[in-house]
Amino acid sequence: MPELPEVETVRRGLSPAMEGAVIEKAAINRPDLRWPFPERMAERLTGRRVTALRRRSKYILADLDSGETLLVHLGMSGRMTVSGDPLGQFVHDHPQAQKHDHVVFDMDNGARITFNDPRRFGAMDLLETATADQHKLLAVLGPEPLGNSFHEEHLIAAFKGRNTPVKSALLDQGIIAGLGNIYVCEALFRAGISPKRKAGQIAAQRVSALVPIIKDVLTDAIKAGGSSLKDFRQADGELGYFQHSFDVYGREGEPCRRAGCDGTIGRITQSGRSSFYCGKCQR
DNA sequence: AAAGACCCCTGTCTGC
DNA sequence: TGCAGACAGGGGTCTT
Repeated sequence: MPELPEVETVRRGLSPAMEGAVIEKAAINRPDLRWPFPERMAERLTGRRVTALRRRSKYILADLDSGETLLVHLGMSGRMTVSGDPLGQFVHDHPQAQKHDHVVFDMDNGARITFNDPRRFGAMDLLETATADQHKLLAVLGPEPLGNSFHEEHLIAAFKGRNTPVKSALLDQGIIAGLGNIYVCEALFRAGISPKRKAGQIAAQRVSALVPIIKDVLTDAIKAGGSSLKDFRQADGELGYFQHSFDVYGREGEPCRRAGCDGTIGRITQSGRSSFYCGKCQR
């Protein structure tokens, strides 16, 4: 589920419950997710105050007052929920433990943070805050798409000479960090570019146009996620899921939404993943 | 070096 | 109702 906008939504939802609070208890209910948990993880977390909650690409980074940073990745099916928050923002009682609740933090403010991940493609690790950027998983990441270092020149240079479909290039986390299958499909639709087109064969002008489109697609999605955060009282405290309508993703066989286009959304498989696009107006 | 196949794991949905 | 198979929003690793 989570791409950059969802992870950012999760971070924003966790922030009031975690930032400045102390982890009183860390329950680690199994030895691993995708990889083994770090050595003595529970002990290294217990009693530590979360000084900041950051995001890099699809990773959530919780800086601790011990000089370590907890890295969290939600994989495909990871979710985090907040319950019992005393600040009045989240009024839920602690729900009954669910299958696949692998990690549970009880904070000193009464909040409980539950990490649930059926498929266990998620990950957690502890790293030194000062050298966090050099962590194996973070060092290979390209620029943040919403940051200043993601700009037209960067994308043009990254695409130059690449013989791979633009769909694959945009999924490459070393080129842009944080895009996933959904928002690549959506961005290519808005740009009118076929996912099959080779990255290196797109005119510089069209590549440039893709940059603000990517930023807009992500910003719009974060905005939608943010508005869902307001509904936590009615919802169940689950972070990262929100109503979102896509132009092409999941719309195989349905009519193209571009004004003046009477095409139909199709689906193809590229590097093992579904690409949704309009073959008529995406060239 | 770049590109593609394969793998990790469970849940859900569809078709028979 | 059961069952098989396809598929799912990620990404590391191995092979060509």
